[in-house]
Amino acid sequence: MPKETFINLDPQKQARFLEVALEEFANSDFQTASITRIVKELGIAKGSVYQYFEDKLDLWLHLKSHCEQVKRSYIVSVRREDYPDFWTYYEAVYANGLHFDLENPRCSQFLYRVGFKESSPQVQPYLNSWKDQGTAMLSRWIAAEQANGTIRTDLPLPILAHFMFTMGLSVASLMHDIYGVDFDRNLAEGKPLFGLENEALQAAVRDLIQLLKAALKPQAL
Amino acid sequence: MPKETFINLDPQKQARFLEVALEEFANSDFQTASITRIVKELGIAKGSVYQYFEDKLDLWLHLKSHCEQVKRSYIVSVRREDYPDFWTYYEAVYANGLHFDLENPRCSQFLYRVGFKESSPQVQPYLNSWKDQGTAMLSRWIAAEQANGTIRTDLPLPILAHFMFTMGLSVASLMHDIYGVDFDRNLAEGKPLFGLENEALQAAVRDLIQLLKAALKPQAL
Amino acid sequence: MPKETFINLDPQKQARFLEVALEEFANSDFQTASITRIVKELGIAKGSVYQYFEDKLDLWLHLKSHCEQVKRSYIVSVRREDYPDFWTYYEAVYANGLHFDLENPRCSQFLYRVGFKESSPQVQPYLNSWKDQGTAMLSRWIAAEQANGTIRTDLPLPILAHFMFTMGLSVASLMHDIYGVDFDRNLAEGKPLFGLENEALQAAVRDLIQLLKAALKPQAL
Amino acid sequence: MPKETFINLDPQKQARFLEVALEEFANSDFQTASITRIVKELGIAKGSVYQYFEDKLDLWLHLKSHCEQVKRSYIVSVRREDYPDFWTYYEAVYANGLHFDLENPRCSQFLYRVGFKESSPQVQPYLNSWKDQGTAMLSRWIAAEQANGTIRTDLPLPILAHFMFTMGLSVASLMHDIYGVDFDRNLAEGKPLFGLENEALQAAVRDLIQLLKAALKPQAL
DNA sequence: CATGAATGAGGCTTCATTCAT
DNA sequence: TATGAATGAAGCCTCATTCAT
Repeated sequence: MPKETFINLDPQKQARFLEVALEEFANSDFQTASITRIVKELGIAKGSVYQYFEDKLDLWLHLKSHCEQVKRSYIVSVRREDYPDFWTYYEAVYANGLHFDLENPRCSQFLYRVGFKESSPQVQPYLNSWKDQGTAMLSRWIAAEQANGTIRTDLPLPILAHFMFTMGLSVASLMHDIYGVDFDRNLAEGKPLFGLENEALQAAVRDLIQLLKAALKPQAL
Repeated sequence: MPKETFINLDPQKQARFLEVALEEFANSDFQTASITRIVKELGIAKGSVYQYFEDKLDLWLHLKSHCEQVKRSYIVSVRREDYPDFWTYYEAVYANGLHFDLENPRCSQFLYRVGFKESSPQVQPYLNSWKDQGTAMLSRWIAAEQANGTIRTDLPLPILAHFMFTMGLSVASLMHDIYGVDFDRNLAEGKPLFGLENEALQAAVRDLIQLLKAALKPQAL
Repeated sequence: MPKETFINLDPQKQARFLEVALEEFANSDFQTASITRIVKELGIAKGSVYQYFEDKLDLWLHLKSHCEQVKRSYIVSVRREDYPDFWTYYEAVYANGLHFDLENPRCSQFLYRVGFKESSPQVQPYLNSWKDQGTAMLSRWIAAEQANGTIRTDLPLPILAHFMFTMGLSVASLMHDIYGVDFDRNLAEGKPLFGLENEALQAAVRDLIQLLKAALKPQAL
Repeated sequence: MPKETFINLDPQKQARFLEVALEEFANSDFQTASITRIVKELGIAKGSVYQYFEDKLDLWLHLKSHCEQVKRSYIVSVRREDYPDFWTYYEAVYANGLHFDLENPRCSQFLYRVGFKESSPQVQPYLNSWKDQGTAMLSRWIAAEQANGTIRTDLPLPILAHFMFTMGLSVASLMHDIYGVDFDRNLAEGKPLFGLENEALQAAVRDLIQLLKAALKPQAL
């Protein structure tokens, strides 16, 4: 938890701090991420970081909960009952996830790292919850749809959930690899992330959904 | 590139060196991996490392090419022409990949890290080639199958390739997460990695192939 | 010297400040004692300390003179002329010293530290005066008693003074080590430091006086 | 425990290291003592210290056991059975203690600090054993003499032991305060610590023993 | 070839002190 | 008068790398 000093901080400074810290922790291991680099980039004294946070781990934990909250704000805005069927709903979830990724590339990158790339022992106790939660939630969704007869039941549920989770995660890297979306540059060049690419993104999402749908729908004998 | 000193080394020592070094670099960032820990574990002098390799990066590069070669040896052993159709072929490729993962958990873990988790600036120039190669190869396969009419053509090729690549990669983590295969423990307890689990593994591979197949086959209108 | 700001401070705040600061400096080296901990404990702003005192050294000096004054107030209350002979007088001095130690454990601890345990270069110039004063005063007493024929003259005066001073100082640690008096706990549990232990303390003082007396009285041939 | 690196070190370097480290830890709290100052004084790299010792605490522990061993070597050289009576024996013990103090002023100062002045929490678990051992040993001696009728029995044994221990400890400070023995200067100016002062020291020891003897002998009614 | 002591840059963290509000 | 954010020096410790033996 940040100290009061950070909470009371001028919002602009606070935001700038988070931005730079997030960049550092998004690009590096917990171990490798460097407070020194952060303060150098910010042009502040090293001591200041410790006015704001207990220690490096405290900072990391705050970044984590910050990003999770941002992501949550995206997720909760999509509600199952607003969609006629599961797949249109799920398409919206994907698209929303993409919005999150594109509008908060650092957050996205950081969370991905937390979920999959992090191996520093210091943060071990705080990992994984995200991945587990994700597959748990998907399992519930899938089970519900199986009850409706819209998802196949001839394969183990965990495999289906794993499958969907993996594909969902890969969307951002898909964008990056295939469509060459350069999150950073977009962000740096002034924010209107959507525009040119939007169409392509929507199309890509639709395409992936097509794949998922085909994979998961009840199979004819 | 290793120095001659390493090449000329007693093969047993050489193997032990690689084993320990691999373990270290499989478990940690390039930055975080520690030469100190390696020599401590090996019980050799620190200077020896620098008799064998130029520096940390040189060691890393050797590990990378070593693991890639090991992996390649698995892959090339499966030949398209030995299988009646693409999917049985691909199932064999998967299974082979799993064999590689299970018999060389450190290699597998290291390559996974190199491909997805590594972000230390020192190795930045050497990343990614693997991922690119993988999708390129898959693209070629898929295109061939599309020509045969066994894979759908209504979605962009890169998306299909990405899809397959991602799913292929996730097999190991699937094993780990769902079937609770504990590579490390298996390894520690004396190597017969296959046995009890084998059935389950084969089943999981078959299940994933089912998913892929359903997703990728030409869709009826 | 405290600044006016401290002098003008609400007496209650002032007392609380001294109490906490004393606790810190009683438990630690000058160097190790931490202004940060003091303000944290007090719940005041760090800047306040520098409104009250020039710097850490200034605070330390004030604590020192404060404790010395408290101690002096105990000492001067025992007057030679109120006692029939030197040893009953000295017993009263001892007992008074013990009262001081027990009623002002922090002061006592701090002064002991200042006199014997402190070695931070910053305070070096201000040390020792207390010890010197003590032995000087004792030397005067002893000389007077020697004139009366009640203290031996066959040993050098400085040795006798040193002997008495050392023994006097050790009373508190004797209490602590042998009688297990836990100053801090007594203090924490509500102050009635005297009571059960009082008898034992008086006895211990009497015993030590017996030793001193036997040691110092003129020796028969 | 020092690492092998230190044990294998050139004896001259090793000695010089111990000398400087001991000086630092003799003059300061564990907390306050500075590795930085040590390496600056030695003109070696900071990292070297950590080639020799695990950490600051490890270094401190080695210094402690080193000094204790040095001191032990002095103590065991005086054997009770070589002396006709307790007091001549004890005089020899004192004198020997003084020899130790004078020939190893740093050791002596360090041990004194460890026994009485140290309050850093890091070393708390390792303190006190010395003081306790000392009084325990004295208690045994005293009890034996009481059985012989040479030491008074009208006062509690712990008080007698405490008394002797305290006086024994004070010998060095007595030398310093009263005879102005400047350990450091003697040491710096070329080692023959004994010579001029020797007579005075012997006399002082004899005087103190006189005091102890008078204090402790069975008292006439 | 192997050794292992030496190096010094760099990392995290603490702390007294300053100063604008 | 009080506040508390900002500072930067200094402390401990780790690590890759060098080099004389």
